Amino acid sequence: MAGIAEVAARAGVSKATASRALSGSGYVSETTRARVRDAADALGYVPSAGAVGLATGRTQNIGVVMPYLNRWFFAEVLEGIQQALLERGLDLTLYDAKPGTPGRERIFGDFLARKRFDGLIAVGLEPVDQEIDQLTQIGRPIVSVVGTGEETSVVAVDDDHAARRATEHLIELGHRDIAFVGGSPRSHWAHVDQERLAGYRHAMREAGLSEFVRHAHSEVSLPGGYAAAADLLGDTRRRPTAIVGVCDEVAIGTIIAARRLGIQVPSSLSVVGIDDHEFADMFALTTLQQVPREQGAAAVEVLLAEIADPGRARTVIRTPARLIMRNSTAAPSLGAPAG
Amino acid sequence: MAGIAEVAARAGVSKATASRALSGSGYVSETTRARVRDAADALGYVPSAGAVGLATGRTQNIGVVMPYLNRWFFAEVLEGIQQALLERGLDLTLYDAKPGTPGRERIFGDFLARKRFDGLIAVGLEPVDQEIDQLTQIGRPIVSVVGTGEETSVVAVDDDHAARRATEHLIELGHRDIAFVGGSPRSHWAHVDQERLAGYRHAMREAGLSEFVRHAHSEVSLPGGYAAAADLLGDTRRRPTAIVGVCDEVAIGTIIAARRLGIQVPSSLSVVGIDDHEFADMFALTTLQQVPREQGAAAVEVLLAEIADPGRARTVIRTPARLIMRNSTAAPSLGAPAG
DNA sequence: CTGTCGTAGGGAACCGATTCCACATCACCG
DNA sequence: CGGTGATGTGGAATCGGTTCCCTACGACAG
Repeated sequence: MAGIAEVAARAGVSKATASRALSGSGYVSETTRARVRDAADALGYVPSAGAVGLATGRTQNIGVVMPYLNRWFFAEVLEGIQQALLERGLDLTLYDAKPGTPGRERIFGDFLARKRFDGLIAVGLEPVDQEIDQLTQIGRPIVSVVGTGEETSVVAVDDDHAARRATEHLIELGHRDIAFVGGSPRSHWAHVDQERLAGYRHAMREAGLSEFVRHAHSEVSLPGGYAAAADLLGDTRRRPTAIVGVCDEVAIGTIIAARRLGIQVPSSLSVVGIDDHEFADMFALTTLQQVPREQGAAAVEVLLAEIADPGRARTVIRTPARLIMRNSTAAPSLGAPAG
Repeated sequence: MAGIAEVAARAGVSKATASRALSGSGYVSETTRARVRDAADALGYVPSAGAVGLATGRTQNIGVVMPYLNRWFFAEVLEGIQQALLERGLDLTLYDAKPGTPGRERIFGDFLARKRFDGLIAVGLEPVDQEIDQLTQIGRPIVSVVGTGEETSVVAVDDDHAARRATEHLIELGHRDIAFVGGSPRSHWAHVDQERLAGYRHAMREAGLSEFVRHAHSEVSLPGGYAAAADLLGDTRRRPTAIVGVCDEVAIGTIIAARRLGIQVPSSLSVVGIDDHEFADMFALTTLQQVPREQGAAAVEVLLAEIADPGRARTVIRTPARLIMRNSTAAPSLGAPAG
């Protein structure tokens, strides 16, 4: 309830001085500053966010737009962002923009236009052209986590490299019959999927092996991966000895499907994923690790730098993934059927 | 960039009239209203959130505090909240208050005190006494999703009832040796766990059966449930014929552990959960369904009513869970070892 | 014909901060 | 000893809206 006027009165100074004393800017004597601080503490003074925003033009708030909240990757990134902002005293406003919903249109049309934030982090947003226009129209710095990032700064894992390393790992183990299970081509994740698929292809071509790609019919998720793998592995005549999952959820779905079909992992089938999902350890999944939490934190870092210096050139951070060896990959068994 | 002053000038009216015309309050002729609206559209006018907040005292923003983001239940509730707010044009500010972290202290001490919201939704927060004080000090309506709710309105599933029904379901199938796998007693989820445990006990006592409770050592999660179940099922001399998981994640962890140990589900072991988690279908898990998304939406409803009428009595919504039969429960096999 | 009420709209105060500018000291330097 | 610059403080404008209060006008009732 108490405003800065009350604080000023109690400390026996003007509003101007009280403001300076509390914000630490301008000339204020040490004794005055102490008096003001004491008065503020005594009154339990908390500045009105709205008033500060009006006067300074800074909202002390960061917007985060993402298409999903309930997927491991997104939730982790969000936590990373939240924590980084928390340390800096900044608020986080969340916009859940699911592709193809009227809600998404409203978010791009109305919500973001309100500019209730000093900057925006877009996580795996994959905006269409019109949406990109709307985003740039806001006139606030934007950082993408995952994404093509022709326009904005980007923080992401090096997808091509990760998939290539995953494939190479299998090749090194002696596999020659390696399938790639990706998402539906019409998936929202088109871009990431493409990159990782390209990495797989790179590695296969380099090793002189022929490609074997399978797309999930539904979304890229654990059940989706399960279904695609069940399908793939069900055909006993053309069963690969190893599978690269486009992400850990797909890879884990594959392992579950394999178990169901009585296929031993890793002795009869090797599976490698990309992510290091929270369940990866439980399924002993060998995977290429990315740390979305750190990507979120890095995005905050970059965004704040851009807010502080609007003229700043865009930053692109592409972290290489690290191979985590667990127990879902092994050399192919000799008796494996030829591809 | 354009403010209401520019809009007013373009429409040839005063700021006061422009404001009335756009907000729809007070007397404004239809023709004037149209002129103002046209001017606003032409200029792409968007009211400054900060200014509106200052003038009206309403932020058009709802705060959501939760201890986890990456758990199914929380993510679903959050999506439900988000969607309900979206429809009403309200923003959502997220506070991730993990128990026992310095961040949580800051959230309660600083962030919430800023009152950048008209009301607060606390999801599974389980605040300690001091935190409850801090929450009430804010002087804004609060709705809890999950929680004891002595003070605030509450939206939750009927935990006692759900666990009782789950247990009764197993009893009806003929099981007599039924274990309950719950969370660590020191878990953050203490309250929910207690309620569900009580429901299990109720049902067991009523049927004249002896209880068999096992707590996860770590957190209530899929890996946690896996570990606890692996432990429990590893002791072949005292192996139950059925297990009630405190939630689906634990139940699914149990199923995975059982498969690893070569125990057939449901022929040798029945497992029932509570939640209807997104993975429940994939594991054919019989469960008592709650719909967290709807709980989130209901919480918004209640909160907005309380914001509109601060004198309103608190609301308590406790939805009964619905039994979803899948394929993880069956009558006990005759040859099962006696408990 | 006058008083009242409903409608329409303008002027100015106000919400609660920040910040520009003016003013007053005081020290130090030439 | 007067000028200059660093320091400390207050008054008032400002951010961009909303809303109170006042005026004006036409219609209608008394």
